[in-house]
Amino acid sequence: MTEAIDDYLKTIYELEEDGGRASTASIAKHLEIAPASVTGMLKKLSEKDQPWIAYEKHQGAKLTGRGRKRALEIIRHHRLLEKFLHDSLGYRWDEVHDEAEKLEHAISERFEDRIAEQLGDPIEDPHGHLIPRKDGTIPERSQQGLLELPVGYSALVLCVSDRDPEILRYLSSLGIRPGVGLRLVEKGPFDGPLMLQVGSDEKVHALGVKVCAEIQVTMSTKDGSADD
Amino acid sequence: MTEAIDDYLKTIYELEEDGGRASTASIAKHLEIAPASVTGMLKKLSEKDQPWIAYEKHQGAKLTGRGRKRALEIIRHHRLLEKFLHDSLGYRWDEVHDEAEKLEHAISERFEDRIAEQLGDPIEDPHGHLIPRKDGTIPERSQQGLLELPVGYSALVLCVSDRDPEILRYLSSLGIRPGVGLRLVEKGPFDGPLMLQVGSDEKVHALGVKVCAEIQVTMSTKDGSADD
DNA sequence: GCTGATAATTAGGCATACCTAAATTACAGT
DNA sequence: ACTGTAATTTAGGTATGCCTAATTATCAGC
Ligand SMILES: [Mn+2]
Ligand SMILES: [Mn+2]
Ligand SMILES: [Mn+2]
Ligand SMILES: [Mn+2]
Repeated sequence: MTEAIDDYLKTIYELEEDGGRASTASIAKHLEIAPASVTGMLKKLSEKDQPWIAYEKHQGAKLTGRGRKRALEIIRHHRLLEKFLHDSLGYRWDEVHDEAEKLEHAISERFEDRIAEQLGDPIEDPHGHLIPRKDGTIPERSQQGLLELPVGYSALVLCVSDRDPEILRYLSSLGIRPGVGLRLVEKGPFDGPLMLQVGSDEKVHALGVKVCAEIQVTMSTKDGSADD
Repeated sequence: MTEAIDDYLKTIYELEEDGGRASTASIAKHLEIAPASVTGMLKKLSEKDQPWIAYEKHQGAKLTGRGRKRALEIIRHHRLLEKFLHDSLGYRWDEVHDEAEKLEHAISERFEDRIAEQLGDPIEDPHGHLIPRKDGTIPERSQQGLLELPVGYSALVLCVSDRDPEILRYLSSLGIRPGVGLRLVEKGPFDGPLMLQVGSDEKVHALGVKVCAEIQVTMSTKDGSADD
């Protein structure tokens, strides 16, 4: 169990979430590693006695049950740590990801258990991501990208991507965070910006497509109650 | 800056504390690594543009100013983490060392600063070890091994070695911890056991030499007040 | 000053996890 | 079926940091 292996499993898990198999190229891009290096690692992860992934040449990778469980364990570490850094140590939500990325490999089961207990077994991290359970399962939730929301509809923010601190600071400044309601007033043509109302504020903000792609929502009715 | 380098610097610092130079063999023993491997690393640490250590063949290693500062930074991480795990997360004092040993390499300066602040800039860790300051200095304190205490004298426990959890649990069961007073009633011949009174208890305990070697004290007068 | 034990170093390897450059495979369009 | 491009794999190599076995240096005792 090395850090590198854990990072691969976590990446493959995340790539599987959208689109069944994780390709060599997508893993390489996500980890910022050369594709050739990924091929080598995929082989190793699929050899072994009890493989972490299923892998056939040119077919991409897919986690085995064992691999998925390990991935979820690391993701649990990551998200619990983000919650802990935010709630207990006073980090801002744009600061937690990088620190958690390192610590997730270093903490013991005892550390995991203690902070989970201290935080009251939280369901979500500071960005609204669901925290996998100790038993290796993760709650399901129907969500959609903000970009798929039809014009005129309202939605609740469920979670936002945490990989770019700058985007997080920008969203903060707009008041966009998990639990906040949005209304899509208008959409510019040719992948143009989205005109959005945030919360109960009348003001309409124009958000670029790149930023909106990082926001996951659940549709709600006109009066703002959740629809799921 | 790799974990391995930090571990070498920390080890050399600790070995320098007693006896000016750290020998290849002592480093190897401390890190549980083959002596040949140590030689290789000592070369690397002393080459470089700005070396971490001074090293001449067959002469052992000695930290440079830079190396000492780095060692103290890692030791600060370690001891702050031990204090944090103990005070904030409810670890027992025999559980903190191994966890801190991993985490000391993973936390950022921000993490260090936050827990230091939350703990109120502590002076000592749970075993009584002094915590280096942020500026790379460490307080001095005159202390001696319990084994050097003359029969009939009293002393205050300053700190105990944290590397063996079993010894820590044993000391706990006897009520021996930093700040507690001891009186050396008698000493068996030929490196025999030490007969000790602990705190204000009349009862006399017999402690083996190996355990006593892990305890550092400062002499006090008969009535128990510190003498330093 | 020689000798033998001990400590330390050198020599040669191994595993992990990356890299670049070259070769191959897959597959979409004709 | 053919062909070109893009994705992927193979081949060969590097840096860390460890290992064992063989060699050499140091130093204490005679
Ligand atoms: Mn994250
Ligand atoms: Mn997150
Ligand atoms: Mn310790
Ligand atoms: Mn300690």
